[in-house]
Amino acid sequence: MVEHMTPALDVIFQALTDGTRRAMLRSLATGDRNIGELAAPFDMSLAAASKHVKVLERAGLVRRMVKGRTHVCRLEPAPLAAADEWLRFYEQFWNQKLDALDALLKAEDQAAGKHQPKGTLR
Amino acid sequence: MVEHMTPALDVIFQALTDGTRRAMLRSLATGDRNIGELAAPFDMSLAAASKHVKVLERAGLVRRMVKGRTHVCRLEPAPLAAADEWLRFYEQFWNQKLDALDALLKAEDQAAGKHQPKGTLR
DNA sequence: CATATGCTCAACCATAAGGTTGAATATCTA
DNA sequence: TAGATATTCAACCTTATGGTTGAGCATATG
Repeated sequence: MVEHMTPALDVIFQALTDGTRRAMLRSLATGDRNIGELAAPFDMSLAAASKHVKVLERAGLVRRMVKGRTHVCRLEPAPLAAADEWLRFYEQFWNQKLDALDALLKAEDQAAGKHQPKGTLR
Repeated sequence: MVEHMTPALDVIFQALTDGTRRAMLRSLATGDRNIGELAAPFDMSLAAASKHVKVLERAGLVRRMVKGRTHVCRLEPAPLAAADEWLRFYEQFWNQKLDALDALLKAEDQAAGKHQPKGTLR
């Protein structure tokens, strides 16, 4: 149901690997931006920024509207939900870890350094 | 607080771009696996699988324990929490979108297919 | 109209990614 | 000890990524 025309997880995660692109998404979170505005904070050519935007588009994370000579970009957050959904599966594991750590710290408090607990890893 | 873990996020997301590696993580979610076991489901050399595991290790997602001649791999979920935290920021946006969609569908129900709504983007 | 502006495109370059193969290493087992 | 097993390493190949530059194309603006 979620995986209709949602771009593959591959391209979504791939789009997120680059700090420049993540920063662009942050910028878009506060409003629409054209290519020049997205490129401005970075020391790179407009062509390079244009490529980054194209990667974001391929992942479905950005929609472009050509308006005269400027290309207005808008954040399209839906694919991020797909990535989040994938991650959500592992939530149990890191929660478990944190719970274990929590228990560990409590036990340490009580034992006052007497026994050293075994931990989760053999 | 926002992007202070940037170098880490790069390698974490990068590790997740590959479907093979995501499948390996799934496998590890059900228990420890050695390299051969991780490689088994895939039509690729052991050397290739070994490289994938190394990528997962670099991202901190897997810990390796050499046990005799086998290398036992264990899921290390903590870095996924960092990725999740990054994504969480955008949760508001896709929730917002879903709310809009919800409202749209309700309106459609009432209008009984009279107008076809154009969506939120002009 | 002339020219500045916003952006893409194409060509190119260096490096990274993902795969292969063959050889090397270390460890179990008969 | 000999051989099978588990895995890495090194070299190599192909394609992808991220960047550059220079040219080209619409579209605003004086």
